[in-house]
Amino acid sequence: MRYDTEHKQRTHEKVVQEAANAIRQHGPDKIGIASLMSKLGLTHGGFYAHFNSKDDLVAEAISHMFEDRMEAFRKCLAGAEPAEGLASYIDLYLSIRHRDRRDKGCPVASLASDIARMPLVARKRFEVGIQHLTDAFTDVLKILDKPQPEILAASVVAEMVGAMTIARAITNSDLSERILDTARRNVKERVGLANT
Amino acid sequence: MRYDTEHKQRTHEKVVQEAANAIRQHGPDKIGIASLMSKLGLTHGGFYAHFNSKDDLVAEAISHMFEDRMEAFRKCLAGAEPAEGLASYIDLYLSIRHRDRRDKGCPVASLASDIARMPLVARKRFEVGIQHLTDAFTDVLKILDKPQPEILAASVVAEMVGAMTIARAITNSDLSERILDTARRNVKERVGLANT
DNA sequence: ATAATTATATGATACCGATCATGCTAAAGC
DNA sequence: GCTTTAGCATGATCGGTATCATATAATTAT
Repeated sequence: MRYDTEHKQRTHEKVVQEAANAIRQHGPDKIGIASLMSKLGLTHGGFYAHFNSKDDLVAEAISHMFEDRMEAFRKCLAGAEPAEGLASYIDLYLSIRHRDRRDKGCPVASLASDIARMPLVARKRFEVGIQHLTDAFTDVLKILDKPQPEILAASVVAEMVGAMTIARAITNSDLSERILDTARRNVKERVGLANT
Repeated sequence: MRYDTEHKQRTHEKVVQEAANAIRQHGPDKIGIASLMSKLGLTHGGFYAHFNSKDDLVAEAISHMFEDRMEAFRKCLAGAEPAEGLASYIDLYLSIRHRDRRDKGCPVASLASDIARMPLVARKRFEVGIQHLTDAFTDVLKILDKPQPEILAASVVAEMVGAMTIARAITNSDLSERILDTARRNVKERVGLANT
């Protein structure tokens, strides 16, 4: 039925977006092509007009997730002092909302243990994404004149990812919140930010 | 064929052990009952004489993993000064060997993102296990007279888990090792241990 | 020796997933 | 108005999985 020229491109984008959310929520193995397409009002058959395989889709989706994240990071920094911007990103990352919304959050935390089991195409996208994010973090620490900004960034990013992983594992809500709270204070102190 | 009285118990144990390794290596969804049993020279049918369901097995396997870990922790502390013992556990955790042997390593790092998607029975086992491990960590920090040992323990455990997660995600071996190295130095410094 | 029992094996069922060959439909181009 | 075509739908295949009913063989109890 001859849609306009960009129709297919838009559909493609929507599939990737939906996949990015579903993969973070349920893991790369538990999302079926059929259920994914049906969420967009489409059927499973058309899928292979857009992607060569499911692995292809997963790889694209991963890049999409990291783009989302970089945008969130930039949004925190925009229109604020670097220190304040960094603090707001830390608060955002270690928030209850982020804990409870895996589908929209950091792919490293959402897919931590899946990465190592993924096909190489997907792993490469991950590697690039992680690098970009820690580099961005490092840049801000440089502006703040922290010594050894790369090392501090690596350490702090690790703590943030680990704390979110553990907070999501804990079913006891109070305990889980305490872990996030602790991490928030720790991380901010370690990067030399006042605790709010 | 009427084996001796403990035969079934031993088989049960072996299944759990094998499952604990396979689950850490490949994730809870990618281990089939059939392939698991065949690794022990058995077939898939007998499985349900030992477990009510796969979920049951997974839950048992998780507890088994944490018991393994507690033993590793105790082994590091045994026959050494608390400070030295702690340092050796940190070195062990953030080692290349641990990175490359997910099947025998820390379940939190191996199954990070799987936990949140697991059935409640499994999540409860996880919760208990994490609590025990951080408590054990806290105890050592108390002996070392660290201020706020609980908070420091939570922070340091989070960094260790996060660093291992990221190190495993990175395919570039040099970069991955650098991340582990950085984390080792950071963590030891933060708990007041000399860097070796 | 025979019967009962126990750990495991065999085989079947039912379901779900990725992938692919082919069909349909409506607009584009003539 | 007819043909072509792009985007998607239908329907089938194939492989994998958990689960369960039933069979088998080796012991032990009688």
